[in-house]
Amino acid sequence: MSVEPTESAAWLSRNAVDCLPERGLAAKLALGRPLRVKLGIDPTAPDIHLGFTVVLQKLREFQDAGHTVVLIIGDGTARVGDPSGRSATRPMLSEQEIASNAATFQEQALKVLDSERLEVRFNSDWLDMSMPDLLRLMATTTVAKLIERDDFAKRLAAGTPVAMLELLYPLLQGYDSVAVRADLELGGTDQRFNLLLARDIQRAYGHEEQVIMTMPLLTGTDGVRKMSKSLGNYIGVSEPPDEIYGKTLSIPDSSLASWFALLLGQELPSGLAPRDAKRALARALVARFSGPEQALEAERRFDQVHVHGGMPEEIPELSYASRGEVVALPALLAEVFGVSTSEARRLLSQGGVKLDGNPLSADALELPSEALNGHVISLGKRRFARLLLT
RNA sequence: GGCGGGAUUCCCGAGCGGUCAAAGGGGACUGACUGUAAAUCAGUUGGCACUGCCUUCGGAGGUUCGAAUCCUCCUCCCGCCA
Repeated sequence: MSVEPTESAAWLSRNAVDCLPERGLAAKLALGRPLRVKLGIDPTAPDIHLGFTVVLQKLREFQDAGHTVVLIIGDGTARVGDPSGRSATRPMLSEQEIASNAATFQEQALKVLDSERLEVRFNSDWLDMSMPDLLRLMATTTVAKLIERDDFAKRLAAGTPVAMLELLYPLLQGYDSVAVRADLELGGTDQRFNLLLARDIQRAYGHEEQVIMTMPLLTGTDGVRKMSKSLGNYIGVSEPPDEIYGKTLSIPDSSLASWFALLLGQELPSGLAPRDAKRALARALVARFSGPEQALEAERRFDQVHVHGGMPEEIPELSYASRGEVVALPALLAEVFGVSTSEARRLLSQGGVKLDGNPLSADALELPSEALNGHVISLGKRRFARLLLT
């Protein structure tokens, strides 16, 4: 493993949007010791999605190169709320919630990270600081510096509120770097400001500054906005294989190249039809999170339902208490699929409801119970249930 | 502290006394087409015992035959001045 630092730095920083300062990474690598690579996470989000794995992936590469990943659970900063998003106030979390979120997070992160070279810290350990300590921290920067930041600048210009606490957030995050003696910090491009500010803070505390690396934000399944849970365009790493497979196939072709690069670290194979490239991508993702045999299974099941128009193999059985010989369909659909009866009526009138694969006629509002019991009813393309009338 | 502006259904955003469950757009959903892609077309998008009824327009009261629309108070937000 006698790779030149510059060479290795080029490899480690591929796909990154920023790797600052220039040649900083090579200099760190030249120290010849394992680097401390920091990543801070918000304990409000226990459900890791693919977008986040882009960063985890990169951390894993550092681990594989012999460096240590320091994962910081932001239980202290969670009390403030990262402004890198909306202005909506975040709910306060109890200690138990934070602990369980952190545990879930770790469990999921280990699908990508190596547990060997991993250090997990909670930033409440050092953020419960005294007023003099806080003042010292606040003295490290200026308001002018803080409002340089894009989000703030825009919001100030647009006249939307910027909370005092939000201004504090980057300082606290930066202090984490001081506390764990970070050599390098990773984040999404939206974290650029925070990561850079941490350098100033480290310097103010007499520490060597960290190198910062930002990774592109993965677009969501809609192909337009960044992947995020609140936008509902995400794929969670703990989702069942069929979901991961299906959702991956639903991304627009225009996202293929970036997904290949960011998730697989590969070029989009040229000469491959988009459909086949997407299938390969979907298999690779399922394989990563659930194993290779699951990937093939998921593909087979997918084809059966969507390519050959068949029924899924496993259909949840749902019981419904019928009151008599004749069953009112809107009420049944409402209960079985958790929609409102009005919505059920609408779907029915639009031909979106099928019984054993055959569309029900638009004005069939009720059916005899024997026609339903044990049969498969479906709503749209994806929701199926085998009925058990009781 | 003073003055002015604003809060509408998932989001943006019209509406300014009845014809408003509330225009338009976005999103979402269903159907056609298809590769669970894109584009396109058609439809739907508060709830229910559904040719009708009920609950929505920041909150509480009030005026009126009738209010999202007018008045009062309250809460929150924004701007300007100090």
